[in-house]
Parts: sequence; structure tokens; C-alpha cells
Amino acid sequence: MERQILHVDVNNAFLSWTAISMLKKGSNLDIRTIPAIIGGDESKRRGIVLAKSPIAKELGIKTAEPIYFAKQKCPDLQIFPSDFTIYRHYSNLLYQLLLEYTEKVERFSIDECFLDMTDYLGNRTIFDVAKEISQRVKKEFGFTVNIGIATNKLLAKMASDFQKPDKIHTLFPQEIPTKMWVLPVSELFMVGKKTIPKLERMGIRTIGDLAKQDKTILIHKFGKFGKVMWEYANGIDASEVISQEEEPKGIGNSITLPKDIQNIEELSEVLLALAEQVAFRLRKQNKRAYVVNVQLKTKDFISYSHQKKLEVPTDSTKTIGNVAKALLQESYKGEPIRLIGVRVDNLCSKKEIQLSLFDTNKEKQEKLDQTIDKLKEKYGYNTITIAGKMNLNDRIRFK
DNA sequence: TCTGGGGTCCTAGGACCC
DNA sequence: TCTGGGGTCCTAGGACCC
Repeated sequence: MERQILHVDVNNAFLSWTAISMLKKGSNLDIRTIPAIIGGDESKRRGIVLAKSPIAKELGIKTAEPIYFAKQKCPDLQIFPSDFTIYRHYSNLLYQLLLEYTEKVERFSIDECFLDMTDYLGNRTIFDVAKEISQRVKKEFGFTVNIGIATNKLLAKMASDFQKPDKIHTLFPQEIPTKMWVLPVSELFMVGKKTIPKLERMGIRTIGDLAKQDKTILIHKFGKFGKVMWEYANGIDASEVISQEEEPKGIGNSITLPKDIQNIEELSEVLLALAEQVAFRLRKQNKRAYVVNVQLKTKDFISYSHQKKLEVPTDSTKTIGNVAKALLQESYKGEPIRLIGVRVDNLCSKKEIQLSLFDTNKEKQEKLDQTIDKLKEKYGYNTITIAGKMNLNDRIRFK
């Protein structure tokens, strides 16, 4: 039996959500109607485009490009900062609305959901449901979505990407040649900027070219990824809509420094602050981590990382901080650093750990962490900080 | 020209074991 | 002298997504 899948994608999510939030606060300017973007802070060297208005798009401005470039394309571009508290709010509203139609809703990202409507249609058609969702979102929340209708997630996602905004598209198997194969191969999900030239050299320009390419050649050249690409090009995707929120596999915190830092003591300070946040989030999830990883990016945009697997998984601020510091000392080559980050991986849930008993020092540390966490929950994240971070807050902004 | 931050998954090579 | 093959674990790096 063919499945009935919807992909709901918020149009210009960050910009639309910022727009309606501004309107609600009494602004009489709808930034969706002017050349505008949501962007990072250029003075802090985080100046990239996160979302763009339709007019900005017409002027050739692209998501993730430097704001510097965007301004050259449009000198009177209006730039607004991002606010994830607002985005989470609207994302949740949308999610709750979608749950009224089926319990099988997958939150694919902050602004995209998949719905498996197969067993939830009753006497309605999938088109009725898509239309109703589209109209209700617009009327009840004030933003628009694109909806893709198909028999699997990949096709539904490709469909929602067709013409925007505020559109419903289908991509049924018989429509693949006329609607999908004609598109440039770069439009296919998972075909990124490194793969495009490789395919180009093989004479593959459209998704159709890729679909008709010999699968074994692709597998030989790209391994597993070749198989996936070929299947996607042919509209094959058996993956299920995962309604259950998946457990995180790792937690990271990184920052582009407002200025390059070449001093290991200063880098250590930043690292400890980042580690503190990672440990806090880890404990909030009731998890512990086996692997601690430190990532560095030089002023020349060369990235490298160093990691260590622990004998015993940890959620302790002190342990993660100390390991991270040691990793930094082992790997830092002395160049000016643009970005520094800490992440933890190989997580396990707290329950499944056999506690090493009689470790009074560790117990003390745990109690301290718990106390701090409670204060953070109650009074805000920056209430209590590790020594040395206080003066750092002036230089860096934390989430 | 200037280039975020959060993730996931895959691969390749070396260490080590039997 | 000449010197296996397979498996697992760990690390580093790279590709992709939003």
C-alpha cells in the first residue's frame, strides 16, 4: 500500500517569524515586504545570511552567504538579528497544530515537519488535509508554509521545495520525470557543493542524468553515498516518519571569536566556559558522555580537532573542562584561532551506568553541579559561572 | 571582498587482539 | 629468512543538512 506523506516547510521561517513578532509588538513595518534579511552580527564576525525576504531573494541574495556580499547586491538591505526564543515558539505552535491531523509527525528541523497521513485520512483526501493545514497556519499564526504531497519523505521534501511561497505541490511517482528529473542535480537532497563538480565531470547535470546513470558505477565511485544518491534521484526512499523525538547523539558548543586569539591561556578560558554549557546541557538531558572533543579553526579557516575517550562516562563540568583543556594543550599549534568549540559524543543515559562507588570526591563534585544547575534553572543560565568567566562575558555572548 | 552554530553519518588508517 | 587475515576500537577528517 502506498503511503501518504506530507512535508510542511515554513516559508522564510526566521524572517517570517521575526516579521509577525515585530507586528505583534506594534511595529507597522512588515519586513517580509521589503529587502530584508535575518543575519548574524558582522562586528562579531558572525555576519552571514540566515533568512531572506522574497525581494532580497530576487536580488540574488542567498542563505548562508556573507552579509558583506548581500549588501553589495542590495545597498539598502535591512538586517535584523535572530532570536531563537521566538523561533522555538512558532515552531511549537506549528507542531501542535500538525499533531491534530496525525500522531505521526516528525520534527525534521525547527521549520520543517513530515506527516505520515496514511492511516489518518478518514474520508478526506490528502489534498483536503494539505489545504486545511495551509489555510489554518496562515489564518491562526500569520505565516505561510509550503506543503509537499508524495508517497515517501524524499519526494515530499522535494515537492515542498518547488515554487514558493504559500504553495502545495505533489510529486507522485509518475510525475518524477516531468517534475524532478528536469531539475539540476544540485537541487537533489544530499547533493552538496563538493559532489556537484564530481557529477558534472561524469556528464551528470540533471537529476534525470543521475537517475539514469549506472548504479554500480556510482557505488564504485562514491560508496554508500552513491547508492543513496541514485535511489533519491529515482525517488526511492523507504525511511519512516519518526514521530518520537530522537535522543541526541552528541552535544556541542562552539563560538567564532570576535577577534582571533593566539594565547593558549585565553583560549583555555573560553574553552572552560564552553565546556560548562555543554556539561549543563548534558545533565539537563540526564546523560553522560564517553568522548570529549575540542575543535579549532584558524584565521585561515583550517579546522582541526582532537578527542579523547574516557574510561568512565561523565557529566561533570570539571571533568569535561579539564579534559578539554588537556586536549587543547596537546593539539594547539600556536596560530591565531578564529573558532573554538567543545563537544561531547558517545552519550549514554545516566541510568545505565554502573557508578564507581566510594568516590567521595566525585560525589561532592556531583552535588556541586546539581546545586549550580538548580540555580541556573531558577535564575537564568548566567547566574553562576566558573571562576574566570566573569570578565569573559563582556567579550562573548552565550546562549 | 568574507565566510554561524547546531547537528548526523561515513570513511580511512592505525593499534591491538586472536 | 619472510612474515596471514579478520575483527574491533579509536581517532581525525570530511560531506551533508537546516
